[in-house]
Amino acid sequence: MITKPRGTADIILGDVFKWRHIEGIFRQLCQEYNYHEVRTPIFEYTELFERGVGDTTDIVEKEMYTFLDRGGRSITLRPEGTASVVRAYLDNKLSSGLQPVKLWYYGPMFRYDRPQAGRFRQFHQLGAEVIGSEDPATDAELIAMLMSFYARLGLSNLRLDINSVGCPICRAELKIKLQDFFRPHMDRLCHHCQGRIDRNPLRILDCKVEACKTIGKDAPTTLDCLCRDCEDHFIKVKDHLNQINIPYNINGRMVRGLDYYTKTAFEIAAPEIGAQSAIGGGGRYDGLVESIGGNSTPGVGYALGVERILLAMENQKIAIPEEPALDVFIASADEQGSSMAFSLLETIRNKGISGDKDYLGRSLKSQMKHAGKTGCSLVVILGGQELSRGVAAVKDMRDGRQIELSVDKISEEIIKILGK
RNA sequence: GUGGGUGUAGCUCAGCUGGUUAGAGUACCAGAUUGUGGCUCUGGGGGUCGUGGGUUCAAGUCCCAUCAUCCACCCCA
Repeated sequence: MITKPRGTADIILGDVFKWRHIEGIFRQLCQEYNYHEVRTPIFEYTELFERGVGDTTDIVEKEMYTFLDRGGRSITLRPEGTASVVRAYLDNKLSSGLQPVKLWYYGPMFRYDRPQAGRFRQFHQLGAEVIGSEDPATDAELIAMLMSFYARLGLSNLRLDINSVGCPICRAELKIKLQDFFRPHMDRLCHHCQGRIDRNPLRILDCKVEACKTIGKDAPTTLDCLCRDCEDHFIKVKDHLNQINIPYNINGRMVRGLDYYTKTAFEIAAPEIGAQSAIGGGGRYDGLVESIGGNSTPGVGYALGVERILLAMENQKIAIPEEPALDVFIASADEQGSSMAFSLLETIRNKGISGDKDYLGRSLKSQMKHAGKTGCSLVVILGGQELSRGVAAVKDMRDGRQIELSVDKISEEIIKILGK
């Protein structure tokens, strides 16, 4: 038996409809907020992610699916969406169109991680980006859009954390302050954080190890070192959120794992789905466009994980609409009836009615049984007795009543009964 | 990459301290006076007990390895 690769999933039958439900609501939302869809390749040159995501991040250091193609080029299956969208923005010269550029995307992402609850090697993200504006209102608009997406899905009890991680200038200052703060406690930090002191002291702030948490309780946070510009931006983001009554939680310790974030960072968690509780997150990335070769251009965006949203919806017992049942099943008792059923199906299907028949030569009884299981509204029975009189029996499976209709007019009559 | 739990029919699981042809429920298929679903009853197909070694007269059951899966660390969606 060949099985699916580790950390991947087949989405089958009824599950597909759940996915489509989520995708559909997101599409509608994007239209209302005036975001336009982009579809970028699933693989890119490795360099894009090294430069975009940051080569000291876990994603680039140990989680990428990277290989050499037959031409010897280093290719990587995308681990996230933003770098690709920004690359497409530059590649297609979208900077010379209407500004700002508001885009959304949907698709599979790949990270070589150990799977666990809510974490997969191939997972799916929906995301939105605004490129070309530094207005704090765009940050707030994206957060508002994200929150209204969850609300439309029926999710509740979510926690929105926001923070400002500053710009390279404030970050340099914070880095020094943190190093000064933690160095005296060096020996009591976990071994991971001991290494972080030099490379990325910000990460110590959200270390989950108790000792590090205790030591870091009074450490300076990103919010203590914001420059005037960043401080001002953060205040305005909060003002905009207040203006439209979006509750948030300020978390100066939230440090996101992608290097490109500047100023605003945010994350939405559904605590009950397990350790991997983030169901959406994002932030501003004013340096990203430049770092992958464009002119200095501000940007902000978010991504959300479809698998985790489904987990949260299951956890909160939110009913997801089911796939519409079949309209009509055509049962028959002999060759002639079966053959008529085949052509009658073509007629009704082309009038917008869904229909099916037996293809296994089953008895009428088992065809009825099968029809019952499809949940169809009507069964048309084409039997020898009826056909010899030019009629067909039509049974309404919802109330069990059965009538006879003339074969010539049957498709029109079915439409009437179904009210379509 | 590290740690722990679990691997028996399509699915959910039994299988006591190792002992004859491995079970149940559910799903699927068929039948219950030869043309009618849902309920009930009867029957049927379907498992090299994850895989490979080992211990033993004998292994689904014990030991080792390996793979997969789940959960957690880490990180993130």
